[in-house]
Amino acid sequence: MVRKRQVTLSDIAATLGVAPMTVSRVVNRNGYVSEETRERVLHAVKAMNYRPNGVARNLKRQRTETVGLVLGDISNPYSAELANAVRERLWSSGYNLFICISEHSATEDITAFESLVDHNVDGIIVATRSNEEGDEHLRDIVDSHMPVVVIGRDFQYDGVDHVSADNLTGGFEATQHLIDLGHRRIGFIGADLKNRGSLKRLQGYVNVLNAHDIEVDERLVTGRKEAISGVPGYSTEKMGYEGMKRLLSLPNPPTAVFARNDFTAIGAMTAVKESGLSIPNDMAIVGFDDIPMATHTSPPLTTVRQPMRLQGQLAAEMLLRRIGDEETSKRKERVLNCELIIRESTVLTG
Amino acid sequence: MVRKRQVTLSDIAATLGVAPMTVSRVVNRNGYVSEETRERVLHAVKAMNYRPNGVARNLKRQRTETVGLVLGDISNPYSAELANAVRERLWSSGYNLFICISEHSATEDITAFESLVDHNVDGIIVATRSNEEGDEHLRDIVDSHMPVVVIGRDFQYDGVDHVSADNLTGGFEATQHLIDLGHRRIGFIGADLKNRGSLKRLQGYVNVLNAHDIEVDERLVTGRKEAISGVPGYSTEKMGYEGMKRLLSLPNPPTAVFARNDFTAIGAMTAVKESGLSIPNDMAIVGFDDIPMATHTSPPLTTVRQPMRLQGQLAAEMLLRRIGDEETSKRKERVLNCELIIRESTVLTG
DNA sequence: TGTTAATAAGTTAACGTTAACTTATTTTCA
DNA sequence: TGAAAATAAGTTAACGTTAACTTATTAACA
Repeated sequence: MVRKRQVTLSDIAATLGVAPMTVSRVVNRNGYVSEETRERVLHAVKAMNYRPNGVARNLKRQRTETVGLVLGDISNPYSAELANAVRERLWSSGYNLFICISEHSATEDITAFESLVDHNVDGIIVATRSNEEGDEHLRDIVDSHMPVVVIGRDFQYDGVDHVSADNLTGGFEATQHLIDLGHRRIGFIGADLKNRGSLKRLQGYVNVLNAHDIEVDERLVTGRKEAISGVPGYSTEKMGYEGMKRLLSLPNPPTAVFARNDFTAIGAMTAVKESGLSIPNDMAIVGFDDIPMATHTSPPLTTVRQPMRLQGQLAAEMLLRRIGDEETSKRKERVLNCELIIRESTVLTG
Repeated sequence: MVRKRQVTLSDIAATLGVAPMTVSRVVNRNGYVSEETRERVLHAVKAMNYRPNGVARNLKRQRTETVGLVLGDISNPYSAELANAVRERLWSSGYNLFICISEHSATEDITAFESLVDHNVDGIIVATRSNEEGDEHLRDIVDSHMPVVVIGRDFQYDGVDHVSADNLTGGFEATQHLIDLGHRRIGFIGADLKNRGSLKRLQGYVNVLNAHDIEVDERLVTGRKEAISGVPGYSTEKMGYEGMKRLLSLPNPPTAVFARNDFTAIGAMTAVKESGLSIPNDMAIVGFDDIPMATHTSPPLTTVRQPMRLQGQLAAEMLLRRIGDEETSKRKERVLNCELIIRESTVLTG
């Protein structure tokens, strides 16, 4: 059996001997149609299994009531939270959300942008990490009058709003907490010093050490050996594990570690436990994000909570405003506070 | 500043004094264009910031090279794994993936279907739980010649392929494992007995008890008190926590529990620990899914691993075949084996 | 009872692109 | 050298829908 052609408005119209416009009016519930005609049309719609072709409709209407969200690292629970917050906010304004994943490379980033633009979404929220090629394409997209908002992406461009957690202060507080506990040799796992520009959490770490006149020891800052092409510092549990192994093998290992995120911290914990050391006595560990798993590790993980829901909501709102406005207003930026959550991976309680 | 109209092929053509078709040929790299014209066009495309309107192109071409995936419960790590597997398989065939989330209700399910259909995706993969209204819409969509594949959704309809884990056997093995350990009073958390038809894991539990002539005690099977409208048995950590509280308050509580998924199991563990009992000595717990967190709980969680990646890959392949084929072949079904992963929430090792 | 307003349609053209066809020019080589 | 083939365009019509306009009929009411 050959796949049948899609049933169109005109097919229905032809069958009933009415104008396509009449059918359109019934389907869209606007304009005047007699009760009798309406029913004949609805009947035919059902019988012939007609469904409106959204592409054609969108082409005519010049809007789709759909927004795209580009997510990296969908496995990270906070991505899920973000996506849900965005979706809920959009939903309440009658917009749909399409999510694209771009987990590994700039190429994927770009493909995601392109396919969203291709489908004429009304706006795009980008929540992947910066990369040069991706940024370039993003600028092109913005220039072609597509409303864009970025979350936590280091991307500055006129007309593109920006939401992020205050990673700098977050990193500062995490490290300060370790110093308050008396630690002086503090490691960082998850990025190299040279990337501190793009990774604010690392910059926060550096700032604290500087503020306390502690020398930043390059050997204590460990990223992954081979960077994945195009995306700086893609992070996993394995990275944390390997990073900690490396730190522990130093002649003079740190007594505390700040990991770029909770997965990395959890990987690091595994390495510490394997080496027979105790947390937090021999090694204190701080993560970042406060994923659900952080409360279930043993010991539970001290971490910095970032307000993912709020970031999602704000981003959605900013985007909706840009979509609605005929105005192309100036770039807005919102940086949200983080909160240090102290658990037993740094201090024993009770 | 008023938002500018999108730049079109014809704008470029008009500027250069050529036919729109010539521009189209340059942009799509097909047909004959002189080197000189090509360069003039490319230059103008760049200068005027032209991007092709995918909607219009799709309308003409009658395909979008995009597939939709409807996911429930995106917070569950296995959803992420599934989505990634689907995406990778599609990517290698040149297809893009749009993900829609439908977390709470049949209405969301339906909206997701509609918006994907509206955007003329070439096919849809559905990985949400069954519900009557959603199924009805799904049938309509299938009838309108949209290729559809379902993952783990109890939906039987001609021409709709189906992939799932063998939840029945999985539930069987999980419960059998507890019986092998000597347990006779075994609870189930996450659904009510009356829903066992749609929840194969629960049916597996019932089957084992029957096979061992153990009476199925209705009080030991506990779902959530108020079901969320439209979606049977939406599951969370909280549900596991509350379920376990309820079981522990029984005059004769169970000595082991099989939870419908790992989150539920983890919630249940929290309740057990709070009441001062020990796992697995006073209470053995088995989950389902083998999410990453399962290895990090204390004690690590015994669970049933389902092959999410494989399910995603297969679903994508089945869908691609349906998209490619002009044939509308018969419904195919693949049920994949699960694997019991024994950890210390049921047996102390070493 | 005539004039205005509401109702129930139909007609036309366009959204931006491209498949299919046509025309004109240049190249190839028997 | 001339007929066929290749190249470089232009023209037309459609993909399926709907905004905007027009026409005809019916209802309302001063």
